[in-house]
Amino acid sequence: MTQKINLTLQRKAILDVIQQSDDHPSAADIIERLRLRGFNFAYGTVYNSLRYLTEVELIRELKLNESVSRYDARIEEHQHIVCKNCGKVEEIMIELPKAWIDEIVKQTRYQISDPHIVMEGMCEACSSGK
Amino acid sequence: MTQKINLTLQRKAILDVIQQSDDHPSAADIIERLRLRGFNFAYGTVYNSLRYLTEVELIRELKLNESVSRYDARIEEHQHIVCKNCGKVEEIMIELPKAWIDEIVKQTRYQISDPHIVMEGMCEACSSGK
DNA sequence: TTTCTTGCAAAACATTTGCAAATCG
DNA sequence: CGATTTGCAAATGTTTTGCAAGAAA
Repeated sequence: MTQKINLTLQRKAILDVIQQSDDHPSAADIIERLRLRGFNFAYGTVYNSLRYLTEVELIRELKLNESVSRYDARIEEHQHIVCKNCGKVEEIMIELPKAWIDEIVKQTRYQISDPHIVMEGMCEACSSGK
Repeated sequence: MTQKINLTLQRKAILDVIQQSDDHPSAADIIERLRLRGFNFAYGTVYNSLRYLTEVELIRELKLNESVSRYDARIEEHQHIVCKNCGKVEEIMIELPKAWIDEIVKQTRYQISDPHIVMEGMCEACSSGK
């Protein structure tokens, strides 16, 4: 079921910002970066667009143990690790052990198509500092 | 550094509710269950207590890709899988592959003391239904 | 015209905070 | 007494929603 993707001016501008960010911007970050580029979209529009872009899978919504959602245009499979202390996020590009996933599927009976994992740890700076 | 744990009436009642729940109640769930037991604590108190109990590690705060925090009194290491569709949460009691964790530590330089993973999938009911 | 999208403001929701009163040691 | 905790209400911050106007098909 291939769907037609309707990229309005607003959606395209928002997608551009996310694709050109190498951190994981929140909605507020995105709005700020849009302003720098001369766009002043309504909050509602930005949130609507983010939901749309997530639905058509051009971006991924990350809930990284914070109160805000962050957005990521990297759609290849990868995971994230968040620092418990300062919140810094790193990408984990290491492939998940297939045997482990299989075991989870067998035990929980959940289907896992695109494994999406958020891991917690303590980043180098924070763990050396204390 | 062992700390003295100060369990006031309110904190104890809240801890009891969480320990006696086998789902993962949110703050609102907890307040509701407290009411059923005849307790009417202020919102602020419940949130303060939850933060305190988390700090002294009697409970764990779970951020399961939702807008609310959930709380879990099982402190043994275990992971969670959330259904993308209906939000149902299951525990994963399968041990994490040590080699994988080691690889992550090596690559990201994050210290991982108590791995805490949130996985996404589609539960049996939701995946058979569509 | 019919449908989808935007802009704006208000609403909703979870959580935090300030402060005075109560409790504990 | 001094420190901590509670209760309450107000504030905060993020996201959603209702609705009218605008754009696209």
